[in-house]
Amino acid sequence: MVTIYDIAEKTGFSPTTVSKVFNGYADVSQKTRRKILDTAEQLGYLPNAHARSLTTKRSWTIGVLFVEPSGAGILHPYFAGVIEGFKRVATSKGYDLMFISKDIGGKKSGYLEHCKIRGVDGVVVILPDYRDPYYAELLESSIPCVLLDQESVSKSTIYSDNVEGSKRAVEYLYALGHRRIAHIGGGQSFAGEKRMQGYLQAMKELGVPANPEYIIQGSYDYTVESGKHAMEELLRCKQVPTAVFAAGDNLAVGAMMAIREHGLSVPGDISIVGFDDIEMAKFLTPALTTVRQNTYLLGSRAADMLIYSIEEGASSQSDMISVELVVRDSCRPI
Amino acid sequence: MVTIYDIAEKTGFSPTTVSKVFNGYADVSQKTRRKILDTAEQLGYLPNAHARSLTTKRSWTIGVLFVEPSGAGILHPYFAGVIEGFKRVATSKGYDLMFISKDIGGKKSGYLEHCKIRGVDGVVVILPDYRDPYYAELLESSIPCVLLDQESVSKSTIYSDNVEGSKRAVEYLYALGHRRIAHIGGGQSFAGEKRMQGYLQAMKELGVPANPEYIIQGSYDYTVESGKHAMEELLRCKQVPTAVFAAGDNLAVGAMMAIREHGLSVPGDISIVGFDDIEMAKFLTPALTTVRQNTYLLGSRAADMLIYSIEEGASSQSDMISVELVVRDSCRPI
DNA sequence: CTGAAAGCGCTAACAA
DNA sequence: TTGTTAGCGCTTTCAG
Repeated sequence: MVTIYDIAEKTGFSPTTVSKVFNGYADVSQKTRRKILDTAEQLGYLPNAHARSLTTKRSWTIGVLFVEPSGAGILHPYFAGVIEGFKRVATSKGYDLMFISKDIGGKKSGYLEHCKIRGVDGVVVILPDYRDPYYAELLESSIPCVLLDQESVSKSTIYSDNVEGSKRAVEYLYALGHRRIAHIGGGQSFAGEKRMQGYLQAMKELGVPANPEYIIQGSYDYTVESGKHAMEELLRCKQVPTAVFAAGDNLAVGAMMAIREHGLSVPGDISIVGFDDIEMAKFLTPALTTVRQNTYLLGSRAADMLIYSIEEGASSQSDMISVELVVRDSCRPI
Repeated sequence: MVTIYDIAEKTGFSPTTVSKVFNGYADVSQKTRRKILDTAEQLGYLPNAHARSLTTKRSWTIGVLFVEPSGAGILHPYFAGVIEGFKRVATSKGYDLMFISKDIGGKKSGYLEHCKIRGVDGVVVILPDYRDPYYAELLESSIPCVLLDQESVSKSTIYSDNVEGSKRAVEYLYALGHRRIAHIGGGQSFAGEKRMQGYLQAMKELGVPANPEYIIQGSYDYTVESGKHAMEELLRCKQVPTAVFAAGDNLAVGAMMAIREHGLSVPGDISIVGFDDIEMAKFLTPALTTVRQNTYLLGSRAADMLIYSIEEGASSQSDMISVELVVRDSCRPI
């Protein structure tokens, strides 16, 4: 391995000067700079990130904290979209991403511990279960964080405009003539609660009395299975709803399955609106009408916010990304 | 930050002894060990990974090299599945994962450079485009690597039994009575070529003359669009095939779209078999018959192999994972 | 504009 | 069983 000492020796300058060159200090003459850069190139010099981090207390690493209850892990399309957006901007600003788990060194520990040991500069957290004690520990720490789909006073947060999205969905259904509009909820997650709130609010504003029978909680892991079960329950109502707004596309897919198995059709008998606009949505039959979350933007904004607070030591901010109703074929006027 | 010096001072032992305790050395008395461990706990001591890596030349970090031509990035279901499997075993063995890009410090460089600067212990590479010059550089290096869907003499490799998978698909179609079996290929990727080979081989073994008109190359990024275009071309044949085997589920989805837009039905007029078994496959209408790749297993085996070669300095190995035909509703007997 | 000296937190011989 | 010494590769005062 070639170090700055090798370069120093070869050029006749001191390690200090060599270091300065690589750190862009102005107080090095052009000639010196050139000579050092040239020999560095020639020797194949590459800096050692660990050594650098040790002295500077800066790792240029961002931890990615992601725990997903259903075990789908990184497969979840929401997560994947967010991370992709995050990664692009983080990379362009010089940061690398590292996965943070509860384990480190093969042993149980906790997120905060893991972050500290690895010396990450900040953390992006996507974690639906806000009751995780290890998560609380992280929130109380002084490590810069940005939280997705979460509320917090101490840390930066970012999320989609879930309330507005739900309202759009319900209003759309209403405009189509639907009145018996059911909701399959996203459970006790932040997003699930907001979407529920939007549904309730829209119903109220439209003057449609909310029928408690029409509100079924799906599980907070937004699985297809859970959507199916919820729909089966809805199908048992004496007056079956004519439309259902599901808090997630997976829930909607499950609902569609249940409806079909029940011998009914979408949108013939029941109209469906989902939430997310996962890739699959447009390939379903019928193509799913849904509220699109801009996961890529969510991710890139999250990166901007986190890096800002890392570099400027800025206090927490919070941002909301607007959503969009994507009309396809799963609803019909009645 | 509390260091081993703080613990040494407080307990009256030397930093060396403290270090030994944390590294599980046997030559420390039980009493000493206890005392050190207790004060460590009490002081809230956490090791510093950078300092440790600096001396040991071991980072317990594995680089994840993933470049995806279509720009879907981490969203690609194949990638996500593999990484998920990889991550589980790597984490359990004490390694953390870090994304490796061509850039580092916000500047262009190359994978090898990036890996060296970060001091990763090994790299898992998922990279369809094997002509990337930076990739070649990495292959020639001495960094332990495991390559997915790639062939190599110098590095470990792992892939699905693509040839066998294709054969199963074609044989299935043949058994259903199909003779005009077309293939939408996966382009110039390793997997694409193997799947093509399996198709050709099966046709030959079954005594069905391969019709060159029935072989269309999709693009190597396996996009839905590309599948659609390929199918449109197939639809222009004077004798339209009765079945098509697509080298990827996305290609199959595109093919189904084209068929439908053409006023034909799947499987009524044309039967379709895909490859991958992405999550969406079972929710399509008709549910897609496809060759399932065990991405999770692919990932976990890859991790095993890589870690083995990191820790034992073992030379490269290579493994193949078997695939399975999942019969659903997109084919019919004729 | 350049360099000497000290130190980041940890581990690895080697002695004791 | 424990401790001394040196050093991993880099940056940072501070002095020249």
